[in-house]
Amino acid sequence: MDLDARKLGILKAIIDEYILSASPVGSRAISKHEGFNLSSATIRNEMADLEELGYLAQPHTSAGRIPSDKAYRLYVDQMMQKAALSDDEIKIIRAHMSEKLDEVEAVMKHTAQALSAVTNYTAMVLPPMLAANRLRHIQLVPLREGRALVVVVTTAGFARDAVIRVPEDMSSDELERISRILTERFYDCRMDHIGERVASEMGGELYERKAFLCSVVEAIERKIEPETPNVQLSGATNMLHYPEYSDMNKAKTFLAAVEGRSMLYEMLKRASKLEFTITIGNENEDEMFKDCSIVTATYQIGDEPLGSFGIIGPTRMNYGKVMSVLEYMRRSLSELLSSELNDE
Amino acid sequence: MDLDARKLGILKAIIDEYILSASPVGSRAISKHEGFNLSSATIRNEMADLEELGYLAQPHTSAGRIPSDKAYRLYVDQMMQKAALSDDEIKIIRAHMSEKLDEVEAVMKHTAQALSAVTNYTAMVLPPMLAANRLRHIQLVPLREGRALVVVVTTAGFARDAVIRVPEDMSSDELERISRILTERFYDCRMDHIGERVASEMGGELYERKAFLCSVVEAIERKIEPETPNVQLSGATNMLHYPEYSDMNKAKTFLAAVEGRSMLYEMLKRASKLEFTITIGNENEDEMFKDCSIVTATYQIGDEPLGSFGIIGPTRMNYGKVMSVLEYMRRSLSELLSSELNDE
DNA sequence: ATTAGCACTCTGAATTGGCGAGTGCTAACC
DNA sequence: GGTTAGCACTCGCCAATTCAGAGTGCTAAT
Repeated sequence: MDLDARKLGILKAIIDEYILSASPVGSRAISKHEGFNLSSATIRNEMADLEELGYLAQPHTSAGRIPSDKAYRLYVDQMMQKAALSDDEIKIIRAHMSEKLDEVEAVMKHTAQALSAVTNYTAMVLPPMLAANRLRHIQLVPLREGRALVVVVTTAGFARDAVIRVPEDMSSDELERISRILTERFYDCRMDHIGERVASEMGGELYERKAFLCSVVEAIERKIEPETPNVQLSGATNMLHYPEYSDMNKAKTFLAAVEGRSMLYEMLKRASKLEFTITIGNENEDEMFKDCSIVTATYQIGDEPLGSFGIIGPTRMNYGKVMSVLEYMRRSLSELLSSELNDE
Repeated sequence: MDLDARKLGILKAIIDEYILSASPVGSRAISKHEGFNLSSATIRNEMADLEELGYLAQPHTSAGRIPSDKAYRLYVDQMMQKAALSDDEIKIIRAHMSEKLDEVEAVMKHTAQALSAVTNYTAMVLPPMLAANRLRHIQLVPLREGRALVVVVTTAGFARDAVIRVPEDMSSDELERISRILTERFYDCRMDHIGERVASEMGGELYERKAFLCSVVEAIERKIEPETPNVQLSGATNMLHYPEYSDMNKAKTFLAAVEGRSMLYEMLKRASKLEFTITIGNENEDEMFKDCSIVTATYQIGDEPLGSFGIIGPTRMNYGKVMSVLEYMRRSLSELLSSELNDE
């Protein structure tokens, strides 16, 4: 059931054309395509075959053919050529990323913006998951009556904070003391191991403050994997430019789904196990995205994957371009995060 | 040029009706309205007068009338009655706000969600501006070669961080020492005064580190008023439900404008000088929002205004409801922030 | 001052009739 | 046998047309 060279060529031509035009492509268009010297009738025969094999579909008799998800899968796996980024595109990315970025949140936001600006699709970025980071500092800062702010800082320069309760009898000196002890004791400990370590090392001078320490640790653990999905989103409205979403209801459901973030969060989390993923149309589990394709990549510090980001577009997206952009971004984001944040 | 009681009554009836139906209201509908015992012909005469006075407009001959911005202004100033919140609505708000909120960002996000969920319009929230907060703690945490993270914590429990450069010859002990000195020296100093204070008190033991301290202060100052507008947005897609935005292009421009955040940021900043603002249609400076109304309120800790939030909807919005919601939210948000963050 | 009546206007929805793009099939061609 | 020209047919799309309904303004009567 695999295709001969000619069928492949025709299929590729159809897909390329459809990606550009978004409207069913007919036999005539392909027969005029450079390279083939075949009449439209011949192409028609081939197209009928391709349709039988499930690679093409017809919206209705007497329309051209459009590629099926199966066709896109084949295209992505075997015939797509990555499109190198143009100078202009690189300039766009640079413009977004070269601003003064002294905070991780800002980096994430600008990454999303750069991605959506350069691809014209919808971009999403999952901020770093701190699990694999190592602790650098813990600070307890007393606030008003019975409250304090826990601040944790990790090796890579990420800070998280949370308000916690403090026993009434605890002085601010003692909070300072505890901060110092915790920092010392757990310096360079993986963030996701702090919980167990604290549990096992609760003895000694810390024992009497057990309950309090537990609440501190719990607060920290909540921050490792943000429960409030903090996914950065950009260019959701780009989708409205594409004829696929000229139907108001489709547009509405798409935007609503995306605004909720939580689906994106799940997808990105799942995807952060693999360097790249491409999910086409029906391969998506969410009903919502059955006619979208989603391409993701991970970024990392050293070898440790930190988080991921991706592009959502119509199945008819420009896969070649998108892949190149993600590759480029993966590299620059990883560099940016491991070597330095732009403080100048 | 002021209106007699009957004209006022008719105008109010028209506005109330139009707010519900979004379609031009005709004389017949009003004449049937309870309270008036007038025939449609009489109403027509009055409507013609109201039109001449600029309170009504006709989309075209032989359509009903729709209220002008001027009419809404009158409505809001003189005839609107605030609609008390229903139990259901209060429940919705509670549901959003009662989650575990141990971080200011999360509070802001949930506030926006609650607002948009309960009003069905678009909600925006400007996170606290730290200018009026007082410093509680400064911590410099060494990261890799030549970098450190500055963390500042304010009285109200807000934390901000930024990556900065550190002179190569500075030890981590010295960073710790400087943290302690800075915290001590500027404890309880208004955030927006730190700059000048540092400039004037640079003498003594800190003098030799002048350049470094300047960069620390600069980083802190950048965080007081976030340049990356960090406005929380929720329910942008709610607008698509309203017939005003059934036109794709209108919807597109609205969503794009709103996604950019920066306009919202400006508006909210401007609005944060007043407890409440209502801006109707053409009163908006931005071309983009000429057929929206925007209602805002501020929240505060004690008497100090911290930030603001608001609702964007069609000019035909339910002003009474929106005002009540904002009042309610203003109170609960101010309480939440001044007394405690929900850590349980 | 109010109202009934009427002619007039305008929109929006439904219907219709080409036009054009594209197909599938058949018969001829190399 | 693979390829192609030719042709009848299908179907969506667009523009033009029609028609009902809602609403108006005006006038004359109450």
